[in-house]
Amino acid sequence: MAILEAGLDMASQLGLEGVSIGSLAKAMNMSKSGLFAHFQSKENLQIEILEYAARVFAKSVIVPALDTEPGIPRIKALVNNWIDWTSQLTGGCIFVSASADYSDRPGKVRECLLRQQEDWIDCLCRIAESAIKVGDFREGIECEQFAFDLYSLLLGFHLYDKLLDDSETKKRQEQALNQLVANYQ
Amino acid sequence: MAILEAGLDMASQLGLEGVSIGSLAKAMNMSKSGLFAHFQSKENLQIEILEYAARVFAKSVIVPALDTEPGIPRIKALVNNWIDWTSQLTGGCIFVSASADYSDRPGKVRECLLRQQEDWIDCLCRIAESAIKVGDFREGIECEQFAFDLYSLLLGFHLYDKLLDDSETKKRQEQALNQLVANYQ
DNA sequence: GACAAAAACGAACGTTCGTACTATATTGTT
DNA sequence: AACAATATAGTACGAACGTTCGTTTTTGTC
Repeated sequence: MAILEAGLDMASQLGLEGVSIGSLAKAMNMSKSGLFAHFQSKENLQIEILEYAARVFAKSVIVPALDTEPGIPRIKALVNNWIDWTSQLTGGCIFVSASADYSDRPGKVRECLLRQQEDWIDCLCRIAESAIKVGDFREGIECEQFAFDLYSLLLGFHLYDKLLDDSETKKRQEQALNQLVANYQ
Repeated sequence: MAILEAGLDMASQLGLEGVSIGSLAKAMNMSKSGLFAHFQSKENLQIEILEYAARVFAKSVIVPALDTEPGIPRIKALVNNWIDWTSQLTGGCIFVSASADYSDRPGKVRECLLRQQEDWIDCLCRIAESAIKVGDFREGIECEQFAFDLYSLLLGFHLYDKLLDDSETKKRQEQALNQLVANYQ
């Protein structure tokens, strides 16, 4: 849906809470009430934006990574896809900003986000498992730990890339990824 | 100032943008206009909250770490102080959430935050340098890379700790820190 | 072409937002 | 005690907020 696409873009710049029904309606050349009718509350709108974002994320980040041969190539593909994903969004990854915003804001939006992040971490774990299977990672490693390490790396990259104006950020990320992979080989 | 203390607490829960003058005044048992007179705009209020947060951060995270013997003990002290800092704040580290919120929101608030984050990363670099000096880290390492790696770790911990309900988060962080330190020894 | 369903509309609701005034307390200095 | 400086309060403002309502337009089906 076009509304959700615009909503996602707006949310990436201003945060999920910053997407107002009025401003989103104006961006869509619609009336406030006309847009509101699609969702029945702001909370629903936020959740639908999150779920739309998850669909885009799956299609552009996860699926192409799973099409890549398992092991280290798949991991590097996933990281590159993730970085592409964050640079497509004007203001950065919506899941990163929402995770910070909703860390202490109970409600359905937080619950939805929580489920999504658990799925994402699960995905990272399975990618580590497949790397073990093909022999790129040694047996006995903790996949959950790998997921933590890799996600941390991405979060660090995200902050450096979006806030700081550090020309060496890409190099930092690549070096960290190489070291991370080496630690699990 | 008591207003800034309450403002910091509110900002940690709702984000800097979520601190409204009305709600903060109510929390302080003051009139909106009485509180507003202290700052002359919302932007000033946000900046003063950020600067107040930086003072608290320096006093409770950085200074005690610099009082610890340089090298790995200082690094571990810094990490533990940082974690304590994030658990003091109800909703998490204000710098983390603000970094996500203001990644694409130009203005004085962003500039202030940017300066603070550069200072913080500088601080991490100097701690790496002192670790080289005392022989805990080998010569020739890139301190900037260490800063990236360590800050990433903290960001990962923060997301896991605040959003997910993962009982093994502390373990994950410790293991990642040990690996990180080992990589630079 | 008739008619029901769905979508979009404009207007208004009460509330909160940031900000601008003026006026009243409170405080500190002489 | 007088006075200036500061702090707080009160009131009002236009705008935006999420939401509700009744009405109109568009769409699809028979």
